[in-house]
Amino acid sequence: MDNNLLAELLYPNVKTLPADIEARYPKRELPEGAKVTRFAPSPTGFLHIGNLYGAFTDERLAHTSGGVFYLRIEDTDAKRTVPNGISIIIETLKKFGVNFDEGAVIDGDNGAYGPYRQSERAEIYQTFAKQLIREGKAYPCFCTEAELEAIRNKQEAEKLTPGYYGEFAVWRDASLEQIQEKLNENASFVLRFRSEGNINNKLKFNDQIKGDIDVTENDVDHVILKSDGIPTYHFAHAVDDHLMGTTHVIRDESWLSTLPFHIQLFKALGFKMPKYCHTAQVLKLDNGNKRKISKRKDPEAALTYYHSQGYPVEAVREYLMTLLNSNFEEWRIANPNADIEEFKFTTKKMSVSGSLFDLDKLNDISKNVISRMTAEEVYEYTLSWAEENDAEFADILKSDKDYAVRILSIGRGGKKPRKDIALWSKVKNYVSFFYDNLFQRVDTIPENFDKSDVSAVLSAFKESYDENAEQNDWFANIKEIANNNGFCPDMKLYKQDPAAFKGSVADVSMFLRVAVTGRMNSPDLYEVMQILGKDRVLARVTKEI
RNA sequence: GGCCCGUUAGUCAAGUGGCCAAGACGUCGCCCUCUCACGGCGAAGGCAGGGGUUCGACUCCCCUACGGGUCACCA
Repeated sequence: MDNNLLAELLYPNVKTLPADIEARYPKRELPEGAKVTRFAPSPTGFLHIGNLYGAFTDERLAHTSGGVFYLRIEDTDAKRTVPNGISIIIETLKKFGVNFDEGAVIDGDNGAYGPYRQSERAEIYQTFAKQLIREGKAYPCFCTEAELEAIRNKQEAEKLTPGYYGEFAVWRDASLEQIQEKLNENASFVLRFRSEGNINNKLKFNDQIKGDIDVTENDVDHVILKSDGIPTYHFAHAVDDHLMGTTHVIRDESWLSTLPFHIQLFKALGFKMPKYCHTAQVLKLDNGNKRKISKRKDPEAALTYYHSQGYPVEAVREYLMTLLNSNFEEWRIANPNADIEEFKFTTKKMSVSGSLFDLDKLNDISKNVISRMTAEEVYEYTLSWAEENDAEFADILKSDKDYAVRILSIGRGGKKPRKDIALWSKVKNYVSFFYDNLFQRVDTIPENFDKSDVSAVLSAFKESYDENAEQNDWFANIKEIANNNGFCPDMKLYKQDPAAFKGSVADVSMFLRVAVTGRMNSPDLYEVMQILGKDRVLARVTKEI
């Protein structure tokens, strides 16, 4: 078989040589140890929590080593491409603090190693593919879909491993005449890699996360160029990561199964292999079983879910960091206000097994993140959430910013800040009683209290309320009201003999709290009243409850 | 089914031959306290099972079980 002739027959229009291409991609000039990583999604416009997990790893690895992090768009499958796919990806990642140094941008490229859209690299792939043909490492296959299916069915019936290999690789040893004949018929073909692997051979491979793993050689002649001349993932991966100088390939562990094939490809092409980091997957519990989180079934798989639920992006980021590097949590406790960039990220601390997504944990982290913010920041974030999701509430917030910020300042700052907001979407409920048009009585005073006692307390308060009193004096007044009405003003005393009183100052406070806020629970009542202002306080105390 | 990966409490996990097996979330209790939240203290709860190797195994080896992934002209 004259392989040079075959190569010309198959791809007559490809005139470039591998060396021409190599010349366009000089070695990167980077400091010792710098890592070059990439995020390489299909432009489906959909980002998954798992994508972000990987993107963080890429980003941290590159940026903590003085390297480069770039975006490559894997749009070799037209079916997976949606109109604004690329910009959605870029915008979403940006929102989560993931920024690229290089690569595809919304309307083009930024960087010297492009093009960064695989759909624009056909000539490059074909050049290398043609070279493989010349070297006898690739051959055309004219099987139709139906023929391949027949092979698969046969293998299934005979309980054989499915795939295009051995006796099933029907075009592997076709003669030039057979090929020529098909070509004359204008039959379409794919280009397959001629595997020399043997499944009885095992080899060791070192993964940066998984450590030493055993792999079995691949004996399947996989497709490297589809009938339209566009490469499959595998081939594009080898060519691109070589040319673009990727040093570390971070990808989901589901790629482990095709690793043997990738090893063959790099070798056949004469490329040095990058290091691989196969990351564990984010799982979810389904009927007692763990499974890969799925974008079809699980709304929480989508990054947009967290955005619309009102999680601060910082909380999602921190949560993912705790999943990525287990010691992040301890670092955060020790450095509550440090920038996340200061954390020393390492693949050595990455989990080898998949972890369940834990909403409780996310909520807790979110509360902590928000508790560290200023009232002003909380206001801004809440407002921007409301503007997208609750226009009425947004208007209320905007109507009096100072008032809103005062409300959000309650218990904020200091050593032990309140932590009662986990989601922007919950702020409305948290602050609602401060606004007359949102105010609702959600709790009432328990039946076991005498109504006349309640109204006596309320009217006594109404008559004695001094808006300008200090907190201590204000509370002294409440104690006095308690005392005058048969309620014990001192909690310790009350606990010694509850039966001797109608109740305690806690109950008296509760009457006031229910009257003023409509609830049994609220932040510090004194501060609440200060913010509400005398008129509103007295109006609510006066109202029948 | 073949191949690959994994298995420390409900969850996330530290742990690299000798520890009463960290810590965090969640749960429960107590304290603080005008309620809630915060904070403090404490409790329950774990090395999948079985064989080895070793003076000694969560740590090393083997087997079993279970879980996950993957077997496309999709990535």
